[in-house]
Amino acid sequence: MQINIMTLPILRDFKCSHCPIRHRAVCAHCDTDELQLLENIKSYRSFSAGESILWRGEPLDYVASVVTGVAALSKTLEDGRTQMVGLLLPSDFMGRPGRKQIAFDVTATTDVTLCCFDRKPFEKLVNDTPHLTQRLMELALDELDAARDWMLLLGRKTAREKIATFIEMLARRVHMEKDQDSLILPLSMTRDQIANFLGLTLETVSRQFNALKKDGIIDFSDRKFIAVKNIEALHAASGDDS
Amino acid sequence: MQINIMTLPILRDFKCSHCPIRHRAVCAHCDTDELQLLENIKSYRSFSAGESILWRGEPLDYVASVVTGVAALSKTLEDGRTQMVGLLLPSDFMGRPGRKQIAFDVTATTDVTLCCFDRKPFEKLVNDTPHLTQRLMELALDELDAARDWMLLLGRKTAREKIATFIEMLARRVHMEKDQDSLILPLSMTRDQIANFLGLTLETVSRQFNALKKDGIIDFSDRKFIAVKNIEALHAASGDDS
DNA sequence: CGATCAATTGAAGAACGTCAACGACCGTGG
DNA sequence: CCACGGTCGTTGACGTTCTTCAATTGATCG
Repeated sequence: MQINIMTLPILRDFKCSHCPIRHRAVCAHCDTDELQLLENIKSYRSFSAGESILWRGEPLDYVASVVTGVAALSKTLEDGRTQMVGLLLPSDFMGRPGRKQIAFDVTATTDVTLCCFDRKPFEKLVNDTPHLTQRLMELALDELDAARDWMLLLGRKTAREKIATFIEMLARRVHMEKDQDSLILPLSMTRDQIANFLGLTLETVSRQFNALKKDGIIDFSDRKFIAVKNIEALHAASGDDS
Repeated sequence: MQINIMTLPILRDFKCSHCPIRHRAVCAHCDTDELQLLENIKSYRSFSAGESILWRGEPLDYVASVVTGVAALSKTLEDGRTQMVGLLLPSDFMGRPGRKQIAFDVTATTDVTLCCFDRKPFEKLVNDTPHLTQRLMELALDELDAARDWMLLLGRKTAREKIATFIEMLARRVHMEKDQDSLILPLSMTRDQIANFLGLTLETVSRQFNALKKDGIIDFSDRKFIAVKNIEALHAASGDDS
């Protein structure tokens, strides 16, 4: 039996100053001195796709920034119904100072690398560093905006609109290639994960994907990629204005 | 024609130190000196029930704390479907430093009194006052937690569970009287507002309210109050665990 | 090449929305 | 004081959307 090396804590030897999320993560506003203080207490951790990062209610020993990959936050009802309540992309922050546990599960959707800070020293640092507090607030407010858009989607959009909105969101924030007249998007989630994200069943997700395909708005054959053939029609199908 | 006096800006002459939300609002962590700085730039504004406080995209000249009453945040799709995305109760904060407009409408659900700060001086004060930034962050994170619970409700709960969850939430945080064996809750929202809050139609809200009444879990005759007869059964109907 | 998991497809049903009518309540003005 | 209009709530009949259940196909990986 082979141990998956990705699940083991890994200490990478790269400097904060060369970090890919240096200017967007919690450390964005920090100056060189402040960065050094963070550097002293950071460590890296990796998780492979599908692995659980943290269970609801589990003691939260560290807080972290996502460096690479995608993690999902989800909540579950007692009978097993599950709803994703957030996606953590690179530079997003996990955990909050002053709270010892979180109210949802965190799972690695793709392989994930986290930049971790032990909670206690981090909290102390936050109290002494307005730049950190300020950035944490900005990140929380951005997440709040995203959460509110998602509430509109969950409460009022049709299945077709949900799927169109989802694909449009991918098109906006996932790095994408342009192939002739269509945008190629990597799709790291299964139908089941997408369903949990959109408040649907996996069958409905599959049907709506294929409906958009039949309408010539998107195309796919591979499981890992989808092509957006008509971005205007996609937007029109999302139900959003402008 | 009579001008509604509640719609006019009113300057109340009470000190921050005697404010009913002194220990929960954005100023919670402020010391006496910091409080004085806030006092210098604050002013009160009142809105009567149903009145719009701020439209989406409108320039945001001030930020504010809710002192009394309830305000609702809502988003609307182009064809008119609307979804409430938050409720502002006393001590909740409206607006965010660094952003000149907001992405949703704010409406007074009941008569509302706001403690307003002009945006520019407030932002300056925030930059110089870690206590304020810290509290703003806490408030944002609390709202984020609430938003995530709401996403689970909107995405995965049945109509009956939504109504039960809603009533249970009222029971927890609205000041309530105990009348014999039942809790009396003031109900300030119409069926339509509740529907927009829960992602339902007003007819479904009405039907589920009456279903819970027929089951002996709640009771009502007056439009303004409901009585919870069986709090355990109500909780069981909410779908939440524990 | 089987074994497994993801995705698709169909058929049937449940839950909720839509449309419409009606009734209760409330403030207003005659 | 009563008549009136408007808003809000209730109720019924019906339709649509999405879920549920089940079977099948397709893809991937030892």
